Amino acid sequence: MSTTPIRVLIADDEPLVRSGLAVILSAEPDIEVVGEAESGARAVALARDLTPDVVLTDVRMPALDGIQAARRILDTVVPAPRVVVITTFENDDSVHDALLAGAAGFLLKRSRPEAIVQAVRLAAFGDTLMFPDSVRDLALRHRRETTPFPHPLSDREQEVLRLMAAGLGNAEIARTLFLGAETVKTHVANILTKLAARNRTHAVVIAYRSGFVTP
Amino acid sequence: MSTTPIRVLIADDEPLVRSGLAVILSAEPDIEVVGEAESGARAVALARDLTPDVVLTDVRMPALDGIQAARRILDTVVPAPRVVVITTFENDDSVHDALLAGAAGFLLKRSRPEAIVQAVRLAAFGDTLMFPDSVRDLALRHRRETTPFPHPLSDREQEVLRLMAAGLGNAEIARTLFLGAETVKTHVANILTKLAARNRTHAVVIAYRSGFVTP
DNA sequence: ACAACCCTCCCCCGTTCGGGGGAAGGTCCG
DNA sequence: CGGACCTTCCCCCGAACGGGGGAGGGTTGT
Repeated sequence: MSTTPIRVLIADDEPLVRSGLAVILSAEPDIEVVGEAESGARAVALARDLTPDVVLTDVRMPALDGIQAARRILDTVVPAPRVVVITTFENDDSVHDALLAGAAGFLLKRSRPEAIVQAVRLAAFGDTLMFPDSVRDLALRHRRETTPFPHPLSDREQEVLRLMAAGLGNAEIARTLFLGAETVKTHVANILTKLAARNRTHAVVIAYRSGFVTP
Repeated sequence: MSTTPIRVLIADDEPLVRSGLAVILSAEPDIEVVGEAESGARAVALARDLTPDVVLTDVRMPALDGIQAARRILDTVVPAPRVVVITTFENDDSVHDALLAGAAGFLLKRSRPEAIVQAVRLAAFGDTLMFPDSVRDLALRHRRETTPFPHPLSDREQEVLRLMAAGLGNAEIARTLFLGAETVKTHVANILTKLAARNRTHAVVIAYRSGFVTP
């Protein structure tokens, strides 16, 4: 199996991480780093040109995040490479999405270098999933309270929710958006229904927890 | 100036980042990486043993975060090394704390490798601060809404606020804490006054923003 | 053209908030 | 002991909230 090394494309917006990954992987005789991308869009383009065996991509990247990039790569590149998604965050919600997108593996950056190397090899040889324990739990625990927004909010409703999350009352929201107080009430009522919130405070909590608004 | 290289200690909980930093820094002829620590506690211990010129430490680490580690290193290690703090997050609140702790610099991980090298050199030669622009703004914008709690809340009030932040109404809070509804009203009123909040939702927002409750 | 939304505003009405008092018991500290 | 503070509970009352309902005009897509 030493005839053809595993050709790997690295995608991460942090030069530091790209360097780190490149060094670790290049040190292996059976692995060859054929390219580095600093954005999702670039990863897709490079994947088309280089047709690597494995794409190792970060979740968070500018111009197409890792998940979207993975999806597009798997849809458009032939022969399709194996995509391994890597992330910094233990509590990253994207584990599930990554797998749905067809990723072959999911890694934490805190993984030991050997684990990363091993994940690339496993992915290249068609083995299915490489889960650091902490992440595997997440895949299950996920979907639980996560469901960011069961029913999607309309534009106007999102505006209203944002103001609610700033602590404004209905009258203040009405003045801010140049609306009638009645209209705001309607929006708030719809928001509460869509989010299955008990009251406006609970709705705001959901907005925070889902990342819709940031502390 | 080629007589004595700059001796650097790297502290980061991610092996990947440590490798990346080590590679980048070791490539410079005037810089020598003398050690790596994977936790704050270890960084302190190694700093004492190795007396490096510069300690490059991540903010988030197990067993003593980067800030606390920096403080302890600067307090106990002689001769005191220059501490450069590095972080992943643009919106990290710890910039200010890091500088108060006596850090010589603050970097983002997304910085270009040359910037990191340069920061280490600047720190080693006693120059003061190295700020990526995005972080400098933070240092100023900081302190603004940060003030966690103007008046400290009593234990009971904190309990009530926590339940408020879960979206519970006064009656529900009363049942949960085995209190009269009137009592809860009193606590809520006091909380609103102490936090200078306009209403309960605003109080919850303040609780989130201050980190009193986490999304 | 029609359904399916979204946005806007209106009514009623019961519940909850929120601000203003007061008062009792407790601890803790000077 | 006498404040200062926390905790518990009580009153009143106006304002805000939240759940129903309906209605008209807009866009989008089938």
